[in-house]
Amino acid sequence: MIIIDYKDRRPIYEQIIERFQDLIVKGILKPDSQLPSVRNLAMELSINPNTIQRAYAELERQGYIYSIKGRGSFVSFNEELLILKKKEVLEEIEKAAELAKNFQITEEEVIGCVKQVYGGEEEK
Amino acid sequence: MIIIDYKDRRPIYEQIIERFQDLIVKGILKPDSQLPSVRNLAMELSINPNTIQRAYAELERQGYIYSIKGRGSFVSFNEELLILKKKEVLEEIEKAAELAKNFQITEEEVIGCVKQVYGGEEEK
Amino acid sequence: MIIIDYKDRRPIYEQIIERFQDLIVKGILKPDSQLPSVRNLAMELSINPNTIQRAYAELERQGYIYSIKGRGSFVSFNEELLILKKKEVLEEIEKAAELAKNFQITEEEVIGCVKQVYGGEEEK
Amino acid sequence: MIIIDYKDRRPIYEQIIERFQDLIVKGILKPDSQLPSVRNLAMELSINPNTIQRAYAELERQGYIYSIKGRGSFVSFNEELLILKKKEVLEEIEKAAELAKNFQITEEEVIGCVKQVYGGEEEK
DNA sequence: GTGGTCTAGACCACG
DNA sequence: GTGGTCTAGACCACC
Repeated sequence: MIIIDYKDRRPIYEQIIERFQDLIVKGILKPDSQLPSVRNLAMELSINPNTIQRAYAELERQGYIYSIKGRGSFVSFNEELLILKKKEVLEEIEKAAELAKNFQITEEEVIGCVKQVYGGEEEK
Repeated sequence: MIIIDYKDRRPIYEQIIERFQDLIVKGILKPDSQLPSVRNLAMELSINPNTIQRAYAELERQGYIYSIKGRGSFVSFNEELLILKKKEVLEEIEKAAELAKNFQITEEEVIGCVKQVYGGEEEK
Repeated sequence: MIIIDYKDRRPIYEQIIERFQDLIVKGILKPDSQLPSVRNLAMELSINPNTIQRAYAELERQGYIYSIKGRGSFVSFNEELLILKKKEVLEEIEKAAELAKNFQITEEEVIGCVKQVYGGEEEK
Repeated sequence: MIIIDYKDRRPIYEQIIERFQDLIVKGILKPDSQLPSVRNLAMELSINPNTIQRAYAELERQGYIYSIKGRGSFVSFNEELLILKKKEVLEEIEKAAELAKNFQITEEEVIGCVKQVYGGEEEK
């Protein structure tokens, strides 16, 4: 379920966070379903439990999951998060578009590029 | 001319690189004009000369400037580089658009976002 | 494994880069195997860690290795890179040959020189 | 007669040395003919006379020219220098060939490359 | 422990 | 004066 790319420059805990955000936002992990325990996931990925702990803590802080002492961690997804996540993604688009504008790339070129992504191929 | 944002989590040398890229791409710094000397700029920004040195070295590697021992550093921007950089930026747009598609953001929303960047406001 | 020649006029970090390139290209350092840590190698060679750091950073930029904070640096060589490097080397040959031609050195002399390198002796 | 390329990374004095070596070895500057004075050449190229002085000193040390106080500098070319220069160039070929060998480029590829340089086009 | 950034200060080659 | 290399030592983020 979780894949770590050791060649990815980003820290491992960040990769884990993003992966869970993805699974939750897309509804693959249903609300109130249980996440793997810190210890189990750490063993499965053969990484340090501290790293998983850190990822879970951050996910809880962001509202994606909630933890109950002695029971485990659970998905706590709601509509608000989806909107938040969407906003984040749109900000990324905005940032890229501003960069393009700086490089004197025309609006048409940028939109053409976007259309190509949407129109072109089916989701892998 | 150069501003360092200490709240920015990115390294200082990266901020300097980006700032100069901007100035050069936009033509504010003309080709073959001289950049401030490593030491001067370091003093002006009250940071270590090594940090400036590093930024200049990277700018040279990327083809934005050329440096000559005992003479100084100079702008070296040409059309070829612009085309190369344009391609890089468009790839970034593509990546962001794919992300948006994954999160079920509609094509219209993305394009709307791009249009807002272009149409909305004058460059700050 | 790494030897520094202080009589060599080239900077230390460049010597280190070249040495590792050699070890990696020849397959003495296998893909995904770990390099000595920045600090260890610095101590072993009794030079400053910054100098090693610089060498590693450049090797990473060139695609020979990849580094991950908190984990270490690892060999990342692939066929694609080999082809790229080959092309670079052949361009160097070409440049040297053109120089020879300018100095009225005959084709035979140049080819003789090449054959001597290949045929003559086993790799030291 | 002498051209300085400010974008060339090599120091100016080195460019001047190489240029004169070329002119002398190829016989464009005849033995015992006079070189431009340090002062004149410096003015012509609008660079520091010290730089010319340094180039001339090095050329004298290498035996390409001789200077007479109060009279000027003169070409002192002889067969030995030609042989020396040739040897230098062949060493460069050798170095490049060894590099190629390291990168597992076959002898045939290298020789093919050399032949292309010789056979291909007329001297520019 | 690991890699990465930064500072302070030195020395070199070049003009 | 200029850029470039190196050392010594510090701090950070990550594991």
